[in-house]
Amino acid sequence: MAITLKEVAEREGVSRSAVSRTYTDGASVSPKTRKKVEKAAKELGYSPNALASSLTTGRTKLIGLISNNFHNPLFLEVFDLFTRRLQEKGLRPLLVNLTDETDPENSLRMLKQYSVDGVIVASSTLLPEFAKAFHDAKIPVVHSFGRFASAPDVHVVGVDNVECGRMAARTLLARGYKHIGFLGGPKGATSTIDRRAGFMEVIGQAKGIKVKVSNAAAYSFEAGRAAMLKELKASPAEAYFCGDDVMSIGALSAIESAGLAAPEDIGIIGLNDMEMAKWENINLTTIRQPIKQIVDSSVELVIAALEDRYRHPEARLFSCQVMERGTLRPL
Amino acid sequence: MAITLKEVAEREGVSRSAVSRTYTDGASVSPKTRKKVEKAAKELGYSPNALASSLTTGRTKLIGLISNNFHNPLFLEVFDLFTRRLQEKGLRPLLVNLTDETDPENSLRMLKQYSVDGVIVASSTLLPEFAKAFHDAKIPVVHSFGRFASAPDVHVVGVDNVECGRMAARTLLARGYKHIGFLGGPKGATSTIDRRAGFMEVIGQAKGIKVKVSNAAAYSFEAGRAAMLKELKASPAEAYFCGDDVMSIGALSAIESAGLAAPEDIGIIGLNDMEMAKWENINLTTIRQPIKQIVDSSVELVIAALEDRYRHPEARLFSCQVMERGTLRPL
DNA sequence: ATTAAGATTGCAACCGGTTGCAAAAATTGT
DNA sequence: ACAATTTTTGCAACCGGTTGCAATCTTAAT
Repeated sequence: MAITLKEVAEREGVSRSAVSRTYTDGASVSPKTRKKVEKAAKELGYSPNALASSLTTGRTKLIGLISNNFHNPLFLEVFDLFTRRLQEKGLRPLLVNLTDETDPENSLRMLKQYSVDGVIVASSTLLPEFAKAFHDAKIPVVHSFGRFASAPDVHVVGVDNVECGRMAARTLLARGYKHIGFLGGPKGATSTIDRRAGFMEVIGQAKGIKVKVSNAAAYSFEAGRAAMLKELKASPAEAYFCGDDVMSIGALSAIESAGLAAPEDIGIIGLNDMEMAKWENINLTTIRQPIKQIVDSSVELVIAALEDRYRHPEARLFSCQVMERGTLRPL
Repeated sequence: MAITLKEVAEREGVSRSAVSRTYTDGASVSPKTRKKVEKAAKELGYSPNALASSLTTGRTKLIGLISNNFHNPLFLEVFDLFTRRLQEKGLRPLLVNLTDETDPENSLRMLKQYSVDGVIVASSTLLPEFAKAFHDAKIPVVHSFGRFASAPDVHVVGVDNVECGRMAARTLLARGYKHIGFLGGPKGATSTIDRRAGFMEVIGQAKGIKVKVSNAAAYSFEAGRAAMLKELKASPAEAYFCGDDVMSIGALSAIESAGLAAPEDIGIIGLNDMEMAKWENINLTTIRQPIKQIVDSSVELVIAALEDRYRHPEARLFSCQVMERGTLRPL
């Protein structure tokens, strides 16, 4: 096996404590012994066992990163940001793939076994109850991209989906569209429900606007395409707010297949502003979620929750922004 | 903190060993005490601390999953497959993001500190030396999507990139293209070098074929687009083999911007067959890497390497396959 | 009932560290 | 040079488990 504390200690004739203290900051070691220890450690190739030390310190620096969004390209960006940020903060992400499973039971047990210091749930489709299970188990948890609640049960960081819905509606109205479509993601997803509520609220206040609402089966290309193909058969609206960017791209593909074009025949506005949205051949007008800020803030919040386990649940909201590109008629 | 062995033991008046053995398979416990222990554990909400047990067993069931491909949508699929497969096998992925870093030093130290049982390096651009560092540190390692070598230093699972290059060349020749382009990924990447070698080998054996070679700065949309725009300025070839699918999509976008079309004006064949390639508005002809098999095989191999640390380094190669779609003129 | 074999159990040492405490060493002040 | 402080050090117990071993308990066989 690997080199241990003891071997380093023996080699230099110091106590094990001396070696341990060399690697614990704030501990009292004379510069002289520290030097000796470091030399020996280098020669032997010693590095302290983080897991063993976690036994006594009660900290593993392990963070469970749970997601069920392994098919949405946005989440590759999200994982990239999370892993980097956590690394910068000296934390290690233990990744949990929740696809095909919405019950916290298993992941909870597993993450308990590995004594993670905290958990980040990165998902726009999981219910708040999921994150709550960790909270109830006294594991600090942050729900990232989760549903906004003014009195949240757990820490949540994300955008106000209701406001996103309003923003989308206002954007479409401002461009003079009179017949408007809400093409939502899966019916049960909290994000869909909230965006729809905001969207309908604004539309309801406008005069003489016709709305139609439908839902795609998933936040995916295929589902977006299928839903739009169906729309195109019945009398389609002039412009649609689509559940997210991937769905939007699916919808655009459907429009193109039908020999139509955006924004000339049908306008599309998406949501997320994932990298692909600005690809020149897609050039999707969309509502941008500030994912970097959401990620950074989530990490910051989970660290704060680590330090104060009784910190009161907090919701952090970031505002979104319309990214003007080429799939909506100009103002 | 959490409930421990001792508390369960005391509650039922049995020894700590009894409790421990209840959760160790193959250990000798009478059904009677097992029942008692399980009941008490349930009531107390006890679950064994995997990290503490790793101290004595020497196994953490932690697998370091290292990658620097956090911008290639293919790798979201790869991470999805890896996390699921590892979970199925009772292993936990500790994710390491290597972006902006090619030195194994840091990740090696960190993964040693967390006593990972093994490491999977998932990258088509890292050099074999990277994985070798883990091998040298006596940590079982598999380089997934790594460079093929007939006498590899470390376990490697992937495709034969030289053969992929040949396949691409043959495909283009079979379709009667006479002026052919190799639009590779970054010059230094082993995958680029190998594919180019195979490609040129086949082209070299054909008569009367004109070739031009260039490289994009990265396996990315922007780089692919930029490279193709440059091609279009000088006399472009009739068809290109692009470094990968993302680059291909970038190239297609460049072609479209120039008012041209694929396959009518310029043919494109990509590599990977990521999900997006079959989106109807992309419909990219490409060479498919069997990523599921590569992932499954990598996991299987890392497990085998765990069990026999002196297992001889092994290369596992999977064959690729041309996926006929719409960006190459028909046969 | 007696005994040998097998199954179950608890003790105690150990895994690789950390840490409170008291002793030892170094530093300061006079 | 001496006492009073402050720093540094090692001891030993502990973190939450595992495991070899010897003792005890069951079971089966005679």
